Amino acid sequence: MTLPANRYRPNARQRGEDTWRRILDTALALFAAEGFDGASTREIAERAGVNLPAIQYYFGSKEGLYRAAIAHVGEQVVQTIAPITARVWDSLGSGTPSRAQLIKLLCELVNAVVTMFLDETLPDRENRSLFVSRVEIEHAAALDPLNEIMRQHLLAPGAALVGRLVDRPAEDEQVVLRALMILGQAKIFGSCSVVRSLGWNAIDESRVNSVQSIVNEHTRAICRALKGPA
Amino acid sequence: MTLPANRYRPNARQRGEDTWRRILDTALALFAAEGFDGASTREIAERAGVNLPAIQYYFGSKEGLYRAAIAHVGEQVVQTIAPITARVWDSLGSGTPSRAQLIKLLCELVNAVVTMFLDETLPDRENRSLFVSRVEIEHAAALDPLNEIMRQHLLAPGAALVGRLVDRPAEDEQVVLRALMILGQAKIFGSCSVVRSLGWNAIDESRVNSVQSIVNEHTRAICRALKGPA
DNA sequence: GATTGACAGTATCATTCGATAGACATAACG
DNA sequence: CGTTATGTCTATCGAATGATACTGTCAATC
Repeated sequence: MTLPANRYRPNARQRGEDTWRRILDTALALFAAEGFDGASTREIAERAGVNLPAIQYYFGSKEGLYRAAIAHVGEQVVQTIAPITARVWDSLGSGTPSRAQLIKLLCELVNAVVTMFLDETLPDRENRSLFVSRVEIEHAAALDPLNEIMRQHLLAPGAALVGRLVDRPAEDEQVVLRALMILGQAKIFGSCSVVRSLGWNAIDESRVNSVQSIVNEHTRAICRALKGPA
Repeated sequence: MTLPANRYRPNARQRGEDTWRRILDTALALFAAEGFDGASTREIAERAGVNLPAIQYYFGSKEGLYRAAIAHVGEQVVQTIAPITARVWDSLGSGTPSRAQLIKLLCELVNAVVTMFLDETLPDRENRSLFVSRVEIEHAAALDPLNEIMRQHLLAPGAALVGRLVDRPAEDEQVVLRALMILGQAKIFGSCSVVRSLGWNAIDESRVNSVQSIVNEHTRAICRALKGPA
């Protein structure tokens, strides 16, 4: 086949890195806006200012490009949430954290979700929300990693915290359901239609803070009502 | 053009009603599973056991069929929620309901969302969840009615109830945000990936009741913490 | 300075899609 | 019976799409 050995980005430091990056950025926006089927390679190439076969050259196929875009979003999500997740596991692993600490960590977890969906100082905010929403309805295998990230970095630590609060295992169904609902309060802001219906064209810091303080209030209220095993 | 006057279902009692219905049912399932672009008219026709032009004959176009499917889902959603919504407006319009009544109505509203997404005794449960999820990411105009239904029958009465509880107008941003978050707890169960990750292949009545009792507990806890204007 | 490999560009292929043309069948109705 | 409206079928069109074959360009390397 005589394909160059470094196709599909094995070593990035080459002449074409600009092109590679431009394609990825454009694809990210277009896939987010139009979905996998909706975004045509021709439009991606045109907006990125490259020719059509460049996509196959750099990413192997349209699906390869999609995977790369998803991976990029996944990294951003991990960067936003991983620090809090790590602190949760630390607290739960070492010693016996107080109820106040558990609740505080849960609030931070919820805040991270809000930040991920609403904070426009982070890059690609809208694309991130859209991809995370797509996880739920597009069966595309390329979206699985993102789904797994959300499960491991949000639901799992959330359930672990709630489990401690009600003195039950984190795998207990009631515990998982409670964690899902608490996180659901924040996840609703991943919906573009919700953000749009709020009339929020720009999302400044005060709005993010406002959402976080309210969702923290709710989370604390829920946790306060959580006594030992029912 | 000599088109028959009763095209596109003006009067339904004709010979072709079976065909019409079979196309709509098949399309409902396929559009839900694959999206508008993903579901081809050829596959719809094949699975419905009709020929390809039958879709244009009965629904004018693929988009017409999509609209019909959305409208059908919309009616189901309205049927599930409208009774509770009506009771909310009744209570708020006549007299001054007690806090306990307001909270009870809010719980019923939230329960309706859970029912809508999880109750498998209602027809087309999964299709309904998928369409509602698609509302958030597909800009298709055909989905707007569904979006509007959710806003008028869930968010608006929810915000009205919360507004009374905190003694603020229903349009107040903080009030709307609180209502969104409370409903978000239930809305998370519209996510197929969530239901799947719970390992719930079948959703029996006990599971629905379990979810509802927990979400009611949370909602009451949140409302208890809601005192007059901050 | 010739060669080689990384990249860019043009032209084109094969497939799939929604839609339509137009023939055919059948039931309703005078 | 004959006409007309209603519904079904086969065949096909035109457009859009992902992918590829092939050529051209240019910098690095020996």
